[in-house]
Amino acid sequence: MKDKATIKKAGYKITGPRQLVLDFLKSGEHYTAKEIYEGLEKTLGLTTVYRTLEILTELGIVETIALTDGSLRYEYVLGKKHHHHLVCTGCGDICELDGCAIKDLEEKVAKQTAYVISGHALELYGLCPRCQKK
Amino acid sequence: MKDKATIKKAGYKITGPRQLVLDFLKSGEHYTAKEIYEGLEKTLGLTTVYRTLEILTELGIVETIALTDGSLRYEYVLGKKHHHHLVCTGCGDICELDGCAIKDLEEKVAKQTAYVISGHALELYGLCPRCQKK
DNA sequence: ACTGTAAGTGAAAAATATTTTCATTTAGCA
DNA sequence: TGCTAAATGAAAATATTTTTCACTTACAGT
Repeated sequence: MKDKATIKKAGYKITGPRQLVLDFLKSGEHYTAKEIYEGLEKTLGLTTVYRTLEILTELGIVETIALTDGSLRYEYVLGKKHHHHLVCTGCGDICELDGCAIKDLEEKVAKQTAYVISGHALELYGLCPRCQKK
Repeated sequence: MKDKATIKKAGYKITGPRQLVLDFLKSGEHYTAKEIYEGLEKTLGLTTVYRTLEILTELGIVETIALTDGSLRYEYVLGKKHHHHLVCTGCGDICELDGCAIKDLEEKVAKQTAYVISGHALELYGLCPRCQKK
């Protein structure tokens, strides 16, 4: 329930559509905006899906996964440990990889470049066992 | 010149538009399809830019960088060492980071998941020194 | 509980991005 | 030099995301 408290604290209202999107993302995996819209059977507008995802991302409740095919997917991350993704280039399946090997790198890069690092995205691409057979 | 040999060997023709796109990418950094189209002052069709990028990516001459704002950028990589990117969330500036800390991770994940890993994408996000002041 | 109001919503339109279609042009081999 | 399959570009189609605006709703203050 920490998600709703976060939304309120930021001055946003808890509305029906927002709860729908939250619940949908919470129960699932890594969805595109359209998948969320269709998964909810158009009980809300696609516009609202986009707007809600924008807010949830801004608040850190949801994270964006940008794939090299140009698609964007959204994942509910509250209560999850930071992790990375393994994407099958055959079927599109996405696995979560526990742990993160990048923290040290972030610090090193921060020192070298004088950037203030706010985060990172790491995706591995490959073929899942099933797609290897095809 | 290895790029043209690669294109030929794959059965594609060396055309004017393809050379324009290659030269544009080779002399520069990380461009979107539209930036390439406009950088070349519309001496070729945008359609052709997309088609050319698709081929160049397929042949490994160019790589795609997917950013979390949903944009795709293309980078000429022949002769470059594999590297990662540091993206300023303020001004969009992209630095290249030498070296790669992910090779070990790839092997570990391959063993754990039975995927055949084909590659990965790692982008760090942060604020560049100039944007920190704003 | 009731009400006022700023925030949120959805439909439609607009803007943006990418792909497909198809008639014409061209690279490069015979 | 001519032939032909591949490539091109303009336009249309499709897909994705954002903006606009009139209507609705959450919720703070009574």
